[in-house]
Amino acid sequence: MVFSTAAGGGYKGYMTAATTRDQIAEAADELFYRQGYENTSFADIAGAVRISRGNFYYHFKTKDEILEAVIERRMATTRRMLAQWEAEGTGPADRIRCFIRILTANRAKIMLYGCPVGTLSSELAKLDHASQAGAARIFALFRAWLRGQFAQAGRAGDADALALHLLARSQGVATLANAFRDEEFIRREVDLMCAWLDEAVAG
Amino acid sequence: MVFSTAAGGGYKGYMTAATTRDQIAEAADELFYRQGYENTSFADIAGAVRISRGNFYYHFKTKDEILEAVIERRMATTRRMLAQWEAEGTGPADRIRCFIRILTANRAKIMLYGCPVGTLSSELAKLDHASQAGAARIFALFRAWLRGQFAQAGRAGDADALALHLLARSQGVATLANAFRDEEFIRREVDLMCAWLDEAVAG
DNA sequence: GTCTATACCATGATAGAC
DNA sequence: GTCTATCATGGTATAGAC
Repeated sequence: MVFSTAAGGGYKGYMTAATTRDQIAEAADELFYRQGYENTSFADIAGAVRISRGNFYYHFKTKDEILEAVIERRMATTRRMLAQWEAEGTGPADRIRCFIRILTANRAKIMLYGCPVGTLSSELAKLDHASQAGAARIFALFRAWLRGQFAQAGRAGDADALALHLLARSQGVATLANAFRDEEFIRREVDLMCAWLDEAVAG
Repeated sequence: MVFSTAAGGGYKGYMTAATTRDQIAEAADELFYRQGYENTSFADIAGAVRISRGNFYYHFKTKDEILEAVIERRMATTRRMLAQWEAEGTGPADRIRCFIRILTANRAKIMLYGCPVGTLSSELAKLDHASQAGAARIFALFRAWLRGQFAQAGRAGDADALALHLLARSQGVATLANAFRDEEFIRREVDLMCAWLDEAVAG
């Protein structure tokens, strides 16, 4: 299973998803982001991976299973991203700026679909879905990482509050940028957040 | 039509919704908030109003029509609320504080379902729904009102930017409070926003 | 204005052939 | 591992009786 590949050929070094299961999770990840969980059907995902709906059930028995796989996938992606920031930045403030700049880097998609973490969490909360806690765990990854950075920057006492504050700021920007499709607004708020950060970890 | 009432009796002074159509819009408003638009079925709404699904179609031909009615309803509710703040507050800063305090006043529902305006806007954006612009119009009501208050408070030059900033802050708080079910976090951020406001309109 | 009856179609999900 | 049926459910929509 691990070494098989739907595309065949054995040479899969350049592929982003080797197994069919991974391809499904990858397609579902993108579709859940663009269309929402409820609004994405098995047929949509199967169509994206170019397999039949029937075959689909060989890999995932229920829609909930796909959601769990997508959340796991997003957690893994997030961990990789945080690790990269950890390596890149020259200090905690510099690393936190990496977080703030996702808004700029992803502005096009954010204006179209909002923040992937925030919108999934909100949707699952309304569905009263068991996996809402899972979505919150992605937020928790960012929270814990930011907390660590603020602590390193000399704000150990209120590091968690600062982390939550910054998370909330970026969430709000994503929601409003999405509602008004306003790119200039994103730039302005990113600058404000960077200024706030300089104040917060001054010295 | 205007003077008729589904409940009959003529004495309807205390009723929140006189006509069946209004009752449907009211029930749909609440259900869309708690469950989301897509996840709310005709049967759900019909059940809440205690009419049959068939009868339902006499009042609204499509789900989109209900959505439009709900958005109109929310715009009207918002206008009333803004007018009340306008009358209550002793000055612009005081009136803006009324806005900030919705987070405190509605904290229980926010932790369960998020912000009604933000979550609807996000959902419609994902559905690529024509009414997404309608949802943004509710945001625009708050934006214009806040802009007016900041202008009165001597910040005419950047009143709109301040209005958007405050809207984004409150949206972010709603999203995170919903994800983590954290009431203390709401209180902390409300205090921060009030402090920020004092800075912004100082003097 | 309100109801019942009914039809349609997309969906999540299953069984079994290849 | 992949496919083609196939099923049951439920959301959507219409017609027509009262």
